[in-house]
Amino acid sequence: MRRTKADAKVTRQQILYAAERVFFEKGVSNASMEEVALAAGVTRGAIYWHFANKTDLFMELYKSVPLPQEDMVARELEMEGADVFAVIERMAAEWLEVLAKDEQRQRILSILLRCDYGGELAPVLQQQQQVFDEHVRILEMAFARAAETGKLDRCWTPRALASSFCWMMKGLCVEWLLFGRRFDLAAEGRDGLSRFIRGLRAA
Amino acid sequence: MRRTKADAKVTRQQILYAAERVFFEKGVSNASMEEVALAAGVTRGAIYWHFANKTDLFMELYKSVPLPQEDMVARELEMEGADVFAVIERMAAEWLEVLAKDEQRQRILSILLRCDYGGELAPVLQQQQQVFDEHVRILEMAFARAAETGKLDRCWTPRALASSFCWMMKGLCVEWLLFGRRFDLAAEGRDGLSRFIRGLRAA
DNA sequence: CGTTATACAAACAGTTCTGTATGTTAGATC
DNA sequence: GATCTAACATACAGAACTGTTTGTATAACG
Repeated sequence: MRRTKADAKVTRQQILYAAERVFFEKGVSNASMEEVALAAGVTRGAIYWHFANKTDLFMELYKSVPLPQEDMVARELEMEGADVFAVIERMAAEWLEVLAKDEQRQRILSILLRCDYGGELAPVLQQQQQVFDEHVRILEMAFARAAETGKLDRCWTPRALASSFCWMMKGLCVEWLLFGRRFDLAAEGRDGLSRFIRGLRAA
Repeated sequence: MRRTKADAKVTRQQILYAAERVFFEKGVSNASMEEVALAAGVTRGAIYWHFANKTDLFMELYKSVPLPQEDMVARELEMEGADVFAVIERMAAEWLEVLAKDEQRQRILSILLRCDYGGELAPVLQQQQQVFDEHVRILEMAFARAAETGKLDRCWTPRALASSFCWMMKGLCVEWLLFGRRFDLAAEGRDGLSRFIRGLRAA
């Protein structure tokens, strides 16, 4: 029954994919290794060969998927010259569209939101916080640039605006992910953000 | 060892309070009845006497605590005559202050956010959705009234604004509850909301 | 081409948790 | 004040899950 190395890689991937679905459906702590194995078409032996335990499996799953980090941060440099508000609006809208289409991201983010980070999963939570703070920081810098050139409405400070913007994005995504995706994330989200940003420009 | 009826009520309350703390610390599905019993200073027998099982215990815990529903909805009628924006801002700020001070609410809401609603807990999730929708609906009506009297900035529609406002509130609370309460909810939240609402008024 | 280590499957051992059944004591009832 | 029953504690049975160990066929390698 010995498989080739390529086969093993495939098996590993199948396990990760199965874990993603099972964790999403039942929650991390409610899912058993047996269920993951069944969904992957292997036995628990295969899982324990590739991963140390459930926590390790979860961590590898977490690492194996591109999260909002890179996408958003990578575009930071882009917004040097152009209209800050337009760039941010486009970035946010793009992110929403990507999320709305990519079911894998939806599952991963749902899992990340619902799992309880007590003990061993603490570093994941910490990293999530770090990413969020980074987003706020980048947005604050961008809004500060807009404020310097007098393009930001005076009732907003860059810091408060960056926080509020991220809160709105987070609330939007949480509502959509955690509570049944009952609306069109891309369309309604883009609409709300667009109106919000329109009000930020100095009169 | 037979206790009086009053004693039994006390025991029941102790169990609920212990469940609240244990569920908050370890997550609902990760907490065992033994741990709850230990925290309550009783044995599992006492818990199974008062509650059918863990799901039932959770449901009773959920029912035993006043949630944002009543607080906010109760004030719906209040905002008939006055300045809609001021009323909403005050309501939101009050809610944030209440939440920031009431550790019990913080724990309950954290538990509610992190538990996985697969299967038996589905009705709770459904009710949460219902409450959220109700809030959106009330806000939409209020904003519609403001729009009719020409007090709402034209770039907003009542529906979009109500949704966006609730998203921001939800994102704010989720960020604070789920990710370590690293900032002053009442102060920073009030500040952000205040600035946001300031931008809603027609120029 | 023989040996070895790999990639699993299958069986096993141990723990933990749940739910229930039984025991026990003292308040409630008459 | 004898009886009954509420309000638990204790003991038990069984399921579920985890981690490990053992078995094994075969790819990899010299």
